[in-house]
Amino acid sequence: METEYETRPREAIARILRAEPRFFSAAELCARLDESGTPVSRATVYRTLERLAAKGEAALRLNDRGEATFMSCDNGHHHHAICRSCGRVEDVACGALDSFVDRLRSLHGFQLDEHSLEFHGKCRSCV
Amino acid sequence: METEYETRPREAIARILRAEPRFFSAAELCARLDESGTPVSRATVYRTLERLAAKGEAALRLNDRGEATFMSCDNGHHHHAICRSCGRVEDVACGALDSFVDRLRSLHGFQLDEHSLEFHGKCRSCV
DNA sequence: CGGTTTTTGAGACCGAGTCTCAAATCCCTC
DNA sequence: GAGGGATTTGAGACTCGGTCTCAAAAACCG
Repeated sequence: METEYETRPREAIARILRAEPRFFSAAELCARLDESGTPVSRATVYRTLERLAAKGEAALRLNDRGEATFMSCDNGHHHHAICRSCGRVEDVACGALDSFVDRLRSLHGFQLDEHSLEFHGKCRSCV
Repeated sequence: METEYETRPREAIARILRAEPRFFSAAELCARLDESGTPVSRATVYRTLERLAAKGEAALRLNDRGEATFMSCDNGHHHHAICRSCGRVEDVACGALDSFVDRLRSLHGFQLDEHSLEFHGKCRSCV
């Protein structure tokens, strides 16, 4: 019981996510899937994304309109630097944060929970 | 033309916001307003919050369910350290970030847009 | 192929947020 | 404090992202 099947919808979604290092909304994925000739229902898109996120194979983030977006993501713990211009996401190692975390604690008595940091700006190619 | 009136709904909302340094959702404000005997319609709550945000007198943020939340905010540019436990918000001066911003640029070629940073963790009294 | 389990899709449903427009409020003047 | 023009409000319809349901379809296994 509780076995997992490999299905066409799941593979089609994974393929799209793996192709680009950026966040996709469910609506965006549905549109892409329609175009690519393998339409998938909204319900299934949401279910699949939720499943990937639970397994740690996708990162979830809410965009500035409050919509859930997802990105393929297989490494360990890290943060995201998101380009405002092209949407490209670059991973930021935790080490880069250490001195800042120290200051936050000594200046503000604030103990940072490192699992929720996200940075916005311009990437190499968009500066 | 285009004058601004001071009305009871607006004053009631401002009063609630000013009383605590944390973010309130529109639903939360509606409930508080009902309790306090000056009920205000959802439409008006949203309009008032939008107006405050536009004038820079309130900060907008989306919570983890994608709902818009608002907090009274009258200082200049700064970031927020938000306590996961009590919701209390502490302002973080930009200076604390300088060395981190440098590293982000040299290591990742990423130019941080400093206007969108937000930190989560535990505040002094909740650690 | 046949049977069992998992997955899918269509569409109903939910809830946050927006929009509309007539009625109420504000404020200025007399 | 009454009159009147400009602004604001409230009730409720509406939109849209996301969830839920359940019968039908697909995946797997012998």
